[in-house]
Amino acid sequence: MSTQGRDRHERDASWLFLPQRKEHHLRRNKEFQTVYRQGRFFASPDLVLYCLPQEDAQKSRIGYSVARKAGSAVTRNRVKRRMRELVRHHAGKLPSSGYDFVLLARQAAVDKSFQVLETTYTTLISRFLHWCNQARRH
RNA sequence: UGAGCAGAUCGGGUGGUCGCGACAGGAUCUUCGAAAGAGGCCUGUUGAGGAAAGUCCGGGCUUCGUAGGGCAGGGUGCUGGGUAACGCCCAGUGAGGGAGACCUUAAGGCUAGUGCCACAGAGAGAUACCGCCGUAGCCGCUUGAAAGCGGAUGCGGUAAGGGUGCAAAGGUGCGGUAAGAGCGCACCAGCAGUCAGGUGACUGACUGGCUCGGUAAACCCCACCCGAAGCAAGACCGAAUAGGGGAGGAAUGAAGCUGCCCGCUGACCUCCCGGGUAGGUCGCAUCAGGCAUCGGGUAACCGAUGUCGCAGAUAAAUGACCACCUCGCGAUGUUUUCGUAUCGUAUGACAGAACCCGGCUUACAGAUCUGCUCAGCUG
RNA sequence: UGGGGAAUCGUCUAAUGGUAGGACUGCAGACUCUGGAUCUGCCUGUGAGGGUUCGAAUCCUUCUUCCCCAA
Repeated sequence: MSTQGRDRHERDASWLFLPQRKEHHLRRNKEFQTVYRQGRFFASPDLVLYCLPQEDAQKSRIGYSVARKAGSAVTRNRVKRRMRELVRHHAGKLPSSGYDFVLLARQAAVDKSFQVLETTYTTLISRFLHWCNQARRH
């Protein structure tokens, strides 16, 4: 990478993958449905990570989902905020382009603390990266 | 000190690191752009509730409809007031509950009409089953005869007693009578009228004839109120694809209805127009606003003055981590107990704004304040 | 977010305010060498609280749960 490019990279934050920002969120119900239907998933008792490769996408996007059965509005919001915090903390581990993700919380995730969710999330991500490498080899 | 009643307030605090939404400003570094500007960047400010909930009422606002009135349908239902309005609030009245502070109350009209009151019971707008009493003839007993006693039957009186039932035609007592009955009297309850007080619901006094079941959260009657739908309302911009309208060319017109003529439909290309989907922008937060003081009012509330500016998302912004403090809770140690030490714990209640307000209802760990009642003890 | 509707045995459904009925299922018995079919009997219910009424599945009210529509 040239010095010019690095300057540009440092100053322009739009190049970075900041998944807490709005433009990296999945917004439309249709997009969620396509990810569920055509994507691959990695599951644990607490969380499920769906992913779908998008070849022409400049930025990866991620959506969060908590079922209505999981609890009241307060608990659902809390879980969603924790998931968003997880993604922000481990932003560098996900590819910054070419994928749509959906992170779905199961009912067991309601009672879990942030640290427990963090460990399960990291294992999910490592499994996802392992799958990526396998796919690239083929 | 204990038990309780009513009302009001709060719903952890301080600080730090990283991060999110909105608004304002800055710089002109960078991306897009012809520019204006937008995004990124930097700085600052600000960011959930008492119920934000349920969606049970009422209003604003928007679109549609509408001359006016009525019917239908729905709602409310003691009186007076408050309010933008309400099924809400305040004050009062009646009824019920509590020892009391106080609480509860859909509480107009069955004397406008209709319906219903199962089972039981003789009878549930009407009654005589068992009874009680009178009377008529008959039978039996007794007797010299009459009278008397008993029995069944017919006719009549009665609503005392029995029984049924949630409820049986005012209740209790005395008189009265063949037996009874408000038939008469006293008290009580109810009804009607007159007078007095009150704006009124109603209350009090007197008089009267003595009386006429319950049910309207049954139909209904009476009084008052109500147009419908909802911010995903509505307004504006508007891609792709398909389709619509117009003009011109093709055109001295392809093809079809049809063998011919008229007539009708009308292939392909270019330009223009409007509707409208995806999507986007606005609507979108300055208010029937909060707080303080003063004045009016018993109060709800109203008026005046001053002051404050207090969320605005749209897969939906408040989170993660750390330190300390305070109250509570739990565990452990010590102690007869009071207590005290250490550790853990804000996962330590209910719960997340979605167009905006006024109420109601429901959920809620814990803490605080004010007034009042009852009981016990002490002075 | 807004609007609309429903709740009756394990399931599907009836029931003017007056004993909650029927079908299927389940259990027991009879019949049969055994099973099925058939017959007989039994079990099991008004979503929760409060009110009106002599009496509520039903009327009124407050909650709970579920479903549908608008996208």
